Amino acid sequence: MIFSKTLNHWYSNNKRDLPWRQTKDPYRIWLSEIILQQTQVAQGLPYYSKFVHEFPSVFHLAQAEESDVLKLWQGLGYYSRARNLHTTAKYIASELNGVFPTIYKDLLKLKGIGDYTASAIASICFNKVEAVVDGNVYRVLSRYFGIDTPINLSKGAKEFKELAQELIDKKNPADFNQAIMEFGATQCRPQSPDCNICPFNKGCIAFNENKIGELPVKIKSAKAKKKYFNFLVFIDKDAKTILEKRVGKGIWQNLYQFPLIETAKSLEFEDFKLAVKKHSLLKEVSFELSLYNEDVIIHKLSHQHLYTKFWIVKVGQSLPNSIPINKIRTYAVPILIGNFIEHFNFN
DNA sequence: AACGCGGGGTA
DNA sequence: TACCCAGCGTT
Repeated sequence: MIFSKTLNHWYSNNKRDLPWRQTKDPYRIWLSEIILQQTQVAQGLPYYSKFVHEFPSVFHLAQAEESDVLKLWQGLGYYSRARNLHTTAKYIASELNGVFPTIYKDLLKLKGIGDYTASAIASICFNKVEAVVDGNVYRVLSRYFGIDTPINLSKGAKEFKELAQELIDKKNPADFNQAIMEFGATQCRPQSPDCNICPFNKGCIAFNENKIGELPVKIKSAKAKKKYFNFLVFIDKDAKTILEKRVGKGIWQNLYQFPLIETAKSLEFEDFKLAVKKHSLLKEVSFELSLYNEDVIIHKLSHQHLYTKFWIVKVGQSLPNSIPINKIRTYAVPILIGNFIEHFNFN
């Protein structure tokens, strides 16, 4: 009780003015929650505005093409969020007449909605007593109560979920959930939290035992693997190029890229030229090869480091299925490709 | 239970 | 560098 009272007081004095705090419309809350998964508010904010403007209701989103949803999502990462968002919008529009489920159990069935998001929507929109546990909540609770159970093992997930469910303000679950996340985001930060002016510092075990830097405990994930990407930027005699859609498993599903040759290690010009000659598009075709970036571009994902070279391939004839260069900006591409398109002078 | 999945920010 | 972010789906 005292915990939620202190928290509530802090929240009323410190909450940021964010657009999704001005509505209880489940469509907008859902949209904001998907965007904010593993994404900081500052990064997600412009995307939320774009989506609300482009798709004001779940019906607008349901009627869109997936390619348009991905294009709007471009640059935000974790693109399965966008694909699942679209899938669920279509389901809600056509099967549920546009009406969102109001309880945790039913929300959880929707694609892209897991434990956290189901709890967030149920509590914020429908005042259900469902505690959220996100990265902020793990940090706040582990520090205040001095809990060193690893947060990314199922034991920790269970333990913190139960604790949050005990602490939640049963009279105002919506504000409690948002307050504890806001507190973790702006005050009880991962590094250099404001402990000196913290309303919880008297009772905070981590603060009083000097364990702020040790909590929460998290099992380290495996190191990122190195991959060697070579993109073929074709330019044919009609000033057209080739983009391919990424299909199947792996990163950037359903986004577009220049034809890719992945190699086991970084290849120099002559070795790569030999490899390129075998490419299906270049059999019996004369071409002029040049390397765009002298220094390899290292694009870092959380689980892969992509050592990337862009090779310019000029071809004296017309290529099949090629697209005008002035159209490539309409395709959804990974930011690695988008940055290249922005900087390369195609003329 | 473990792993794959983006891109940007902070210290 | 290393870590983190209003996590989820697949295996």
